[in-house]
Amino acid sequence: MRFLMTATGREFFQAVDDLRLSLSQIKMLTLLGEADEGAAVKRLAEQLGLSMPAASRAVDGLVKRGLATRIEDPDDRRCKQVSVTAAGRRTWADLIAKRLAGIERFVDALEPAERDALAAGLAPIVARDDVSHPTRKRAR
Amino acid sequence: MRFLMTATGREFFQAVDDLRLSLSQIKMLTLLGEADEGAAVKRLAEQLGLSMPAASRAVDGLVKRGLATRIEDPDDRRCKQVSVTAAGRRTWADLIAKRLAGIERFVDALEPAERDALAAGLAPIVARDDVSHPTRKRAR
DNA sequence: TATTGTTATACTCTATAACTATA
DNA sequence: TATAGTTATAGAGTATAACAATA
Repeated sequence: MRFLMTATGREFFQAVDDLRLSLSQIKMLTLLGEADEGAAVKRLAEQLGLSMPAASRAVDGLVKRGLATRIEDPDDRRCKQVSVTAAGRRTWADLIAKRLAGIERFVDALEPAERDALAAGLAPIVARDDVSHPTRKRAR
Repeated sequence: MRFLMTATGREFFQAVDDLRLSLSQIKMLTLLGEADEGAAVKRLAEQLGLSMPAASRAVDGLVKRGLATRIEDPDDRRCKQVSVTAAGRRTWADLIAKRLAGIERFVDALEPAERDALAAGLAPIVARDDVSHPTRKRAR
């Protein structure tokens, strides 16, 4: 775990650095990419654990780089709807690929026997219906 | 992996926040904790990917909190030897425990069968003689 | 002259507080 | 009066550049 965290982190952060985006902006991009609809700045701030000003400025940067759009909500003109653009989705996908690359290299470096054993060990967990929240476990 | 990274990260960062230490200072503490002897500021900066001033200031904070000591190298008085103190080692151990707690909770939430399969899958990898650098693989 | 470390300065990202617009 | 968002200001943490001490 420790090795994977540091190894995959290294090139990931390098990529983030190259993009000239802050970590908050990356997280926001992820959040926007997973959401189907535009999100309010307040909601983004809450989900990212940021202050509203920090979220607002992070959005500024994303909009300026063409990775997101910010439009007024017609139903409540105090709110803005922030959405990811196609370019934003592309950028995010590239970053995820960087993360996975590190893990793939690790798996690739294993002996075939080790790799097979690991796959067998992970299979039941991956097959769970609540993979995204494994600690919400079913009755024992 | 993604779940573990975010789940273990949350309480870890909370603990870091409570300690009033920067992330660089935590990394430095880890580095110092693993080293047997005192390290020069330049070496710390290189290993952490920090500039020398940033490393120097990070050391300042650790010394001020009694987590590290900084003494002049008698052989080359340009260099300082930075070492972790007993209190520093204790602080670092507490943080590691926080990290492991998240993973333990995850493993604990698994079905016994899932847990056993995972253990079996990881065993050969853990048994390697180069666990700390798994990508340096032996001849196939 | 080269190297280690520190100080000076500027930039980024953050939060709190003050402000604007809408409800 | 309350809420969403932005702008103003201040505080970390970082890097580059300038400097001091030692080799």
